[in-house]
Amino acid sequence: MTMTEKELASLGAAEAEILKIVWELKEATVQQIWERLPAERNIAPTTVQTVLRRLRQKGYVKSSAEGKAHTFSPAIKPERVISKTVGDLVNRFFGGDAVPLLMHLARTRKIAREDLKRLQDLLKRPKTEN
Amino acid sequence: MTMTEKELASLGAAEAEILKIVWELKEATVQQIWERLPAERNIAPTTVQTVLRRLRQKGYVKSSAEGKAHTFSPAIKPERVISKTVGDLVNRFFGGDAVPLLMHLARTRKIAREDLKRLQDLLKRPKTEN
DNA sequence: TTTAAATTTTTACATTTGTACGAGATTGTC
DNA sequence: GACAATCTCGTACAAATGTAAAAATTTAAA
Repeated sequence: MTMTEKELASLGAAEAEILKIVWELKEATVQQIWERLPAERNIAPTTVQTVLRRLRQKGYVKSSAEGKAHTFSPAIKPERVISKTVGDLVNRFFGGDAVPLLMHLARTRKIAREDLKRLQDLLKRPKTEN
Repeated sequence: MTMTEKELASLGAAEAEILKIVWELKEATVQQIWERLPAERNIAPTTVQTVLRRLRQKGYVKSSAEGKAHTFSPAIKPERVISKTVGDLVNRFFGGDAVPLLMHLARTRKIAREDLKRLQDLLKRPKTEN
């Protein structure tokens, strides 16, 4: 097996939450990331630090020590992480076929008719590097 | 909040794997479920039993003791579980909007043009109870 | 009905994940 | 250069999950 995907350690809820913020900020310190968390999310900054450390160990983010505080930034393209995550989901519940997921989204009205136009355009266009 | 969804305990990978088999078999004993696992999946029957017990505690399956071996069957409509799971995913990575997920599926060619026809039909049809 | 086989329950233990304190390192400041 | 503020790291610990052996129970058979 060529293992194109895979070998990505799985992410817990908190890890995903913080990783997403890193993606949004492109580059940020623990503090900055911590500040982006919703107010209800009562969590200590050190916790964010710990999670970031684990994300680094797992290879999802990298950090550079320039100023006093390290800066964290994505080490993997979100696309790849999402592919893996969605893939896992599809395997877990839909036997590897994404279509039922699609049908589910349609049936539960998570997507609307208008969205299909853009979707069709995408499918019409030649495959881009991804 | 009316909490239509939620309050579903989250599922681990193994739990989801086994729950899916229960869905497929509609009703089955530990043995039968165990046999359905892929050969590579080297796992003890007692492990399946344990996972099933947890799924029962979490309310995902129910069991009835008729013959010697209990039979397990779904206690929640798959639709609901999937909604929650997909919802979680969409929240985690796509900020609650399902469309980007859709775009992702399209871009990575997880879904094809043909699938859109059925999709459009679905969206055209009035909402069914779900 | 005594036993052996099959099943469920109980109990256990390793790993992963969420959360955070305390210790040590770094840095800006007097 | 000493001090206080700020950070990172190592360490901890609880809860959840994956995995399974040991114990108790039920059932089928002898």
